[in-house]
Amino acid sequence: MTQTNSLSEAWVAEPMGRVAAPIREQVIAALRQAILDFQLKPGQRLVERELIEQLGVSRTTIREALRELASEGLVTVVPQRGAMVSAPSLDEAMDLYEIRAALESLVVKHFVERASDDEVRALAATVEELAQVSETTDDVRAILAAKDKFYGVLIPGARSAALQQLIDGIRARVQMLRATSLSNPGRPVEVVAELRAVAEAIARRDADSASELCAAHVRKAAMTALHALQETDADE
Amino acid sequence: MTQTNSLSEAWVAEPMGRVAAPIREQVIAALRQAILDFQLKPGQRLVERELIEQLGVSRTTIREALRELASEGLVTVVPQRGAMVSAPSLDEAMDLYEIRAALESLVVKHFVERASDDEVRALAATVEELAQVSETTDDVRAILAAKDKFYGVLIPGARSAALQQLIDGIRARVQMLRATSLSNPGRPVEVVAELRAVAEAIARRDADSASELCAAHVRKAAMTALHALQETDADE
DNA sequence: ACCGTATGATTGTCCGACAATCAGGCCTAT
DNA sequence: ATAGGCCTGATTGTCGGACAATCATACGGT
Repeated sequence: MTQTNSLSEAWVAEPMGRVAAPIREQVIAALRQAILDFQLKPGQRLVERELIEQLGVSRTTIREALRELASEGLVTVVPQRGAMVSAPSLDEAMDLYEIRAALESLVVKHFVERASDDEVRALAATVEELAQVSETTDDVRAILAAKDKFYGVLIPGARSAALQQLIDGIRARVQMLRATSLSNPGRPVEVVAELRAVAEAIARRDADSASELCAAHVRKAAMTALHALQETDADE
Repeated sequence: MTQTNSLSEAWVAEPMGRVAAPIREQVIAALRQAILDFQLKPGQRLVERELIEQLGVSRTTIREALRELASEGLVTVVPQRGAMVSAPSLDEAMDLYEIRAALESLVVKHFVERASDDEVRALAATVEELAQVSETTDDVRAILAAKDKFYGVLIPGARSAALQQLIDGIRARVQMLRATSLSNPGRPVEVVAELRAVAEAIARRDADSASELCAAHVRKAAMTALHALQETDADE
């Protein structure tokens, strides 16, 4: 299997073979994953020639991939100096969380208005699945994956491509902070309760309550994450 | 820049004073302008080789520029088929307007919290300037320019780079609809009244009222634009 | 008239080249 | 010794050409 995607393995020294999907997409996916997994650390420079050697693709492809990631906000390019992994400041992180709250409120409102009963049930199911996971493990990664399933039902159910695109971008940019937030003991339990409340409001087709509960959830996650970050900064 | 390319005759004549933005940026700006001015019409295919000839730059540059514009939503690329000028459907346009309402609400809230008194006064001044313009001319282009000045004060005053980036993207994507909306007789007068109300609420530092008024303004603009568009579709 | 194929157009990707720019060390003059 | 300027290496920005893969369409045989 020459073209196993480097997702689960170390991202280094894994030349990618030619599979059906455009190579550029694979490069983008690999770099995105590496950034979100902290294999590429915030602030680290991304030198084109190094990426060429490690990924085994041409400079053209690398450059297009880097620009794509830049438009997603995951990397920052400074003219004449190249790209580096974005390192959002506290202020920027807070901004991102507020934007996320506003957009996810809108998503929830649209979900209430547009989603089928099946989708509503599926959403409730993901919450219960999340509850199961958060009771049986402390693995932040597993909990994050379960939460992503929730959003995997919620966001498409809102039937808005633009909204989906924007939220995906924002969520990627705060991914690191999400992990920090959920590492806080007791936080997963609260998360389950908050999401359950959102799902119930949705089941009642109560758009206003649901979107407000969702916004409150995001804001609370923000507080937790930022608080933890400030302590980290103070320690080091 | 090493060779004689002719993005515009003007800057070729410039001896050497300007350090010059990267050519890619000039290409992006030129294409963006052409799209927003309808020189490139929605749905029109953007063939790389034609752009090369018309702009006098290499394919590398063109491709990077197209991907940038794609990430802004102004062009749509379908794999193996190339890029075309985006042509948002009615549903998509409505989505964009709702997102814009949510984000601009947030901008106004932040403006109230963060902008200086000088900025508040400058904002009010742009509204009065807009009132002047809309009374003395029917030129939609001039009115749009005046409105852009309003946003030119409002958005930076919110002190959020992420928010600014997102709103710029959304606003570009509905630019065509904005023109349609303002062409509606009587609409400019209403716009002035609505923005005046927003500015006054901001002057009172009443964040909740201001953001709600702003959202209402965007929603009303959406109604006007979409209504006009539906008629257009019905006529033709 | 139907269907498969030849053909052309266009994109995706690679390669190599060179100027422009930036960072840092080195050298000189005061 | 220090300030300032120069040289050099590393890296990006842009160019041109090349080729396979893929899509669109016209063509030809049946």
